[in-house]
Amino acid sequence: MSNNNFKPPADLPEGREYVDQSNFEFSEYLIFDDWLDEEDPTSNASGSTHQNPVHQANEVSVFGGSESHVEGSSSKSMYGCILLYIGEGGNGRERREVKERFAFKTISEVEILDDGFKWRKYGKKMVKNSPNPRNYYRCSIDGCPVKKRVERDRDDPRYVITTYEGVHNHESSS
DNA sequence: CGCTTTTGACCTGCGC
DNA sequence: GCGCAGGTCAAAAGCG
Repeated sequence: MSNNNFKPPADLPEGREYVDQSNFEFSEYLIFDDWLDEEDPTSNASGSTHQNPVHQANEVSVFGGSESHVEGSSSKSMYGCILLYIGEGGNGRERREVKERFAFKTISEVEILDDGFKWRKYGKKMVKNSPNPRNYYRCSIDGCPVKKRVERDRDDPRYVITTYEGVHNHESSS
């Protein structure tokens, strides 16, 4: 199923649109500080432990679109999707090899969003700050290093938080 | 029959 | 050094 509007995040940079980050609220849940290990946390006022992760991300993109993902007869609309894009260094200069990682929140009843790739689940874990489990998936294409993790938003279970890591080394196959 | 899911165990990094 | 939390492995079961 590849005739939907939603592309894998790796394809995103062209269509993305910069938005005023102050328009969004993120729960601390979305703070993936390990992504930004080269950002200097000491340059911030100390005590700002709840720093908005959007400020840490290089860019923020928003999808408006709908997604033609259909399960049975009911189509799940996909909108209000907020994407954090963490790619190369924030100075427009490559600092070092950084794995591409994306996280986005999606209003969805289902956690398995068809993004055109085939995924194999390899783990499930209860996480400390959430009543919801986190699921770990790996791209099932042999040799493809891409992983993703999926979990429900602690504060608003209507949202699904999906994190991609890595870049597919093959075409989307479905 | 081959591939995926499930699930507990294991490994590792980090904070105290 | 220890314990906790997150991430991964792998054997067994399930499914098409």
